Amino acid sequence: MRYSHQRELVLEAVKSVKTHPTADMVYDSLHVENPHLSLGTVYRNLAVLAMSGEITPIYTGDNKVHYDGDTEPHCHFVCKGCSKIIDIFITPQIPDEILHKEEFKIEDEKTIFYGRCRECAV
Amino acid sequence: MRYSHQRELVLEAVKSVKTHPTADMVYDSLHVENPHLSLGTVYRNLAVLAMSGEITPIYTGDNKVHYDGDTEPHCHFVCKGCSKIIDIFITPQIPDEILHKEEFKIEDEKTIFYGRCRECAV
DNA sequence: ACAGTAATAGTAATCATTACTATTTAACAA
DNA sequence: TTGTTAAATAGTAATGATTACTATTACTGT
Repeated sequence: MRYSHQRELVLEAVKSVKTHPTADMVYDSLHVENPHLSLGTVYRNLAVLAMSGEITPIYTGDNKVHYDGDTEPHCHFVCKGCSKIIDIFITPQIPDEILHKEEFKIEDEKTIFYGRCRECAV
Repeated sequence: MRYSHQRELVLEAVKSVKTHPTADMVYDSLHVENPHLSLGTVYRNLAVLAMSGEITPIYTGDNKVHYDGDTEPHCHFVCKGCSKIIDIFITPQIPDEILHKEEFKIEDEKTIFYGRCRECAV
């Protein structure tokens, strides 16, 4: 993988915020200062960075892929009201009988909690 | 919510399999016997059934919503090789300090494990 | 500086999903 | 049983996120 200025921009854009942005949000945040940056470049670099483990994709169910710049294993909370994503720094324990199953080998784990944040409480 | 034959077909199609099908897969499985069934109807009913809690959506990251006819709380394993989804009947324990946070109230939880199944082992 | 090739910009295409509208049909009452 | 009403459907068009394509640009090693 060769260095590119655009990839550095994308990586920094994801790492510098706690908002778990989508490709579109990353593009918007960078486009003002970098008018020639292409949306396709943002998509490709997010995919490349996720593949290399520098950022983590989050699939909340809103039909858009969000990215987390914090690669420490942790969970997420998604508000059903405002769709805000909040980090939850716990790592669920996986029972040994699951980890050592013959049927499959677990390499990774994603947990998402759904509910309502304080502002959106019913 | 009013009864409809199409909704019953869709519900039965999801409940009768362990494959966690997408809208497209449900449509394909029903279309032969029900040539007038519309894809939009399948989408709408899957959404309605998910909303009413009769089926559960799964967001694996493959850009398609899968559905699970088993609504008992459990986790899923997704194979990075063949994309197969396997049920894992465990329910991760959520620590009390997370459940009783002021910041948000958790109502639901989804855990997905990623790895390789026996057939796709490297 | 030069060559080779990966990466980009800009645009077009794809694919899952949603929206729209005329028609059908479940459900309820006369 | 028939009529009424509104919810649901079929079929098609539109949307929106993402990917593909191609000529051009720009890293990186010589």
